[in-house]
Amino acid sequence: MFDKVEKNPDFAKLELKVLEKWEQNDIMKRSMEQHRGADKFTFYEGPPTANGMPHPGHVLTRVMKDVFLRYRSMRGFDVLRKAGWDTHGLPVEIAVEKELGIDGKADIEKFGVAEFIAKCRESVFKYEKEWRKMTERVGFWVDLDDPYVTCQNNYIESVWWILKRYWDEGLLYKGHKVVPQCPSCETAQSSHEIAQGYREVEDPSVFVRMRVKGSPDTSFLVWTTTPWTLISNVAIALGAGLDYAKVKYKDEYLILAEGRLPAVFGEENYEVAERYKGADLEGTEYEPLYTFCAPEKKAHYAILGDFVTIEDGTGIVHIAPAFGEDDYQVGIKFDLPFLQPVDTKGRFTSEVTPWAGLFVKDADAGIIEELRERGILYRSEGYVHTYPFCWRCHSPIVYYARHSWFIRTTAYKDTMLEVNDSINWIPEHIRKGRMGDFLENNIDWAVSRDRYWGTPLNLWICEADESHVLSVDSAADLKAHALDYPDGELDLHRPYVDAIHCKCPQCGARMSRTPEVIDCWLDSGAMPVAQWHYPHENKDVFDSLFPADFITEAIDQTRGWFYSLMAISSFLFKKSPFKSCLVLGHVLAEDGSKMSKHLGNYLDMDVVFDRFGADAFRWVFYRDNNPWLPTRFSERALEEAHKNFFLTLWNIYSFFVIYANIDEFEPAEHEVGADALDASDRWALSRLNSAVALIKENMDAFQVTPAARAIEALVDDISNWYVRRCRPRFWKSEKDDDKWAAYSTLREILVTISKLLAPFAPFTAEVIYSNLARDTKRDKAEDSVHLAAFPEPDSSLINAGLEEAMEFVRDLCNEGRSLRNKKQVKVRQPLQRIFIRLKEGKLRDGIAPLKDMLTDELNIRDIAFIDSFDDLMCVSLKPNYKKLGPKYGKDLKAIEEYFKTLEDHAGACPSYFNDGRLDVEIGGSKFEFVEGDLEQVKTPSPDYLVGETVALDMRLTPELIRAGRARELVHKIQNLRKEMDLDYAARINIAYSCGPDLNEIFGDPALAEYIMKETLAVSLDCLLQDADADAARFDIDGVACGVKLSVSN
RNA sequence: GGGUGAUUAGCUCAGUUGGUUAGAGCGCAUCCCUGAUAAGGAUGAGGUCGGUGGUUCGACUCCACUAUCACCCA
Repeated sequence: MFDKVEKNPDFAKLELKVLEKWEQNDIMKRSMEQHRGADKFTFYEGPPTANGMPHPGHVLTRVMKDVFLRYRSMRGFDVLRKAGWDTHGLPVEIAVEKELGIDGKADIEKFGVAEFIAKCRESVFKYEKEWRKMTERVGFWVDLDDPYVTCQNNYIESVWWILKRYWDEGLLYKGHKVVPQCPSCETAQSSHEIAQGYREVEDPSVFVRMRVKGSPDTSFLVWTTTPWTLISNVAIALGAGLDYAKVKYKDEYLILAEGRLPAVFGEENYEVAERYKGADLEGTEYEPLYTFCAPEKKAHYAILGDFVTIEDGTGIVHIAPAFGEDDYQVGIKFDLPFLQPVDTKGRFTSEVTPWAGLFVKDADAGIIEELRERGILYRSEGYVHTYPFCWRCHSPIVYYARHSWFIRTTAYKDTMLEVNDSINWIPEHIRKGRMGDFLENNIDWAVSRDRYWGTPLNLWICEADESHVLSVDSAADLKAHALDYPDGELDLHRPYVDAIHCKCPQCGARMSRTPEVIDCWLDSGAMPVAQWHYPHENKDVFDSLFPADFITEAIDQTRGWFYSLMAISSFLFKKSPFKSCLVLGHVLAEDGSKMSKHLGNYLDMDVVFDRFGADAFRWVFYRDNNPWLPTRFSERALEEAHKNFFLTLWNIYSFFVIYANIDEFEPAEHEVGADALDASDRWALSRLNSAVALIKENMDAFQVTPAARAIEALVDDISNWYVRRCRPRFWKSEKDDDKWAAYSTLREILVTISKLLAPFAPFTAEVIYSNLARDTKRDKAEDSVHLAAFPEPDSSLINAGLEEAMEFVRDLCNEGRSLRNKKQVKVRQPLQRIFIRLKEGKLRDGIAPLKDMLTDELNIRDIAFIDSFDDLMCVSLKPNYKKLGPKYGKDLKAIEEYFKTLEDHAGACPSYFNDGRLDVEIGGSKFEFVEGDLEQVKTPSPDYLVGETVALDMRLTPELIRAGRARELVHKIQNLRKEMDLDYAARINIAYSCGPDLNEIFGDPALAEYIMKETLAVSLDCLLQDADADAARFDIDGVACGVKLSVSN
């Protein structure tokens, strides 16, 4: 016996029970341990941060990880599911600042760094409980009890080891990074801070002359909106392919982009003297504007840059590497000097004598005036643009180069490109697109942060000579060099690590740590090694689990985690840290907008879990849309998944259990041989195994959506064809091999579907499997579907010809139904014959074993195969207007009418068909028609309904009519049973009364037996009194009829 | 401003290397079936495949431009 199945289950409740079962039986651990030592399928968890609430987007990544891990696990791979948490970084600090009601680095120092760090550590796991709850509820199996955590000492030591490797290779260096800086708060701002402070303002814009060296009457005309940066000018940039002109203007020559001439000169007179491409001018030197700072390298010449446009200005861009990101990169590329006569408060330093101590933007007016006096200024005007301001104090932001530590990723860019080529990106366009493009334009990785809560940079600088630098790779290494290492274990965070001083290995002087912490992306990118405390421990573990076979995260990680993983592993191991990467699109709100806490435009996850369950939640992500596309997430999608897929599957399951229990079907006891299977069983098993092959193939290629859709299509076919067609086999009274074949087949299908479904909808699959799985010759029942093996396609059961024939039969049924539908002939009315026109003969043999399905489905007695439907058509005649018009003129109307009303053209006008001549009398006049006067038109005979491939014989014999009425009666009586809420198996007595035409039905022994059998009646008698008020009265083809049912004891 | 992706029925999506009449599901309308029954099935309506231009005997498909949306980066 199988457990009774609820008709309309609460999936959420079932899932909670499944969770309990997993917990009690330790299923997750057992599934992980089951294949220990087998081939590994290695997965790396991209660490989420647990200092924010999870939302549906996080569910997507978690279930996408889960489906492949479960799949590989069932395929027999050894799958390790180590969780991880990303814990460091600015967002954590900001959240703590907010919580403490403090703001900025000064406040943090005042509050106390040690106390602040403690708060950060605490806050990191603020939402760990919610994350754990979501993770467990959604069925993501990951080992949350043994995660890697980026802020633990062991982890930091591994990161230090990586940094030391970079240092030893000479790839870690100190440089400058241009950052937006608030001159008043004296801190750099992050991009999201900048984004909220843009305002439209008017700034001065100036056109200045840069005089070409050696030709005092010729100048480059340069435009800028930040006159104060001209003091630090070291070069000018031109577009290589842009057109430039030297124009004569008054008594001098000016060089600028030809396309800007009208905009710059307007109505004024000028003459083009010479034309160049930007490339022709490369290297041209010019006189420096200022000499406050002496450049230590070659400067003041024209270079080429692809960022130069002719949209505004003069097509010549002034370059000051200290004050712009583009400028800085150009400076690196051309090895230009770096002039920064500005302090961190945005004031000119003492060497800029006229404006020393003045805030740079306040110096603009004076600078312009001075340039005018020297005749350098060509023009100055106001320029309206958006400019960032500090969101705290509203001071104008200044772009400013700060000291920063860099990893020279550009040194091994080619390795990264090779690594990128070796990765199986899904979708593929990431390789050449987003990631490839990013790598091609790779710049050195700025890894240091002037903050507190992060992995401290492991560099100690000699106080006697700052070129003496010590890099350590572990606490022990540090201790070995330290002068003041404390007893016991040291927390490797600031401020504790700042307090350690070392002895310089080169000169013996004291060394102090450089104060920076590092970018938390370096933490997460280090996880392949750091999660194992490699190389300090677990070398063999690491070796066996590198690289990962598979990772998946959302697309924003392209430049985040995917990059940091690749950058680090390309350096350390010269190979990719992962083989396949599924890049997920974002989850959007129902209207296609971004989900945001602020707008509250997404469904509460607990509500989703309670109303639809985790499986529906998961299914929507797998089935609706390929995972790399943005997915709109809506209640409607969940409802559709629930109704369309889960309820359909549940109906099959419930149907099976109801009847299997009635018949006391026992899988092991009632196993049947292959010869007991009928055509529909063989079809269903073939269909099943074809689906298994397809699903496996897709899952192996990380194509989750085609796989999910294949399951859905399979379930639909089983429900709406196999079960639908086989119902009578289940409810017939004989317990013969045919019945057991049907039960065995359907159970086998359901158990296999539960295994196929297990990676996708682990809860529903578990419920079905737990109830239906039994030890049989073919299969063994496990404690959980997740301990079972993923189905293998059995090619001996796949019969492509049968599947094709069945497909054809289903098409024929549809066409037959369509024909009946058009003529409003109910299926209840049996018809004598169906004609099937076969274009090719091969299907005839294929459908032979399936023909009962066709006749039964369409309620038709016989099948006839014919080559052509011509015999089912009548040929009628129609006037050829073109010929008859001139011949008969206005009589044509009468002729037209005559042929229209003529019923049997062939019978009435044989001579025309035989030799093309016809004489008729119409309305008293005689007409003569010769060949071509009449057109032959084929129309279906009224006796047939003719379609493309199918035709139906519509002629009804009295016998067919009686049969139709009998079936109509059965239908009515079944409805009465339903209305009376009778048990499926209840036997009834039928009392009827009826008019004469119906008497012959009740009186016909065969029909009466048919009615009794179908309605489970034990008696059928003409006992009903006309006056009986309890009887049901209806009308069969216009004849009154009364019926009364009573339950038989 | 640059890059990437998307745009096909009212909604959510398919559409293989270019090839007859562009397909599903939901919703809608009509009908059917009814011992899976608060289910199920069929039929139908609904499309200038975002727009413009090009290549081709032929374009949803290839190319160019363009519009809108999203993401990433400046």
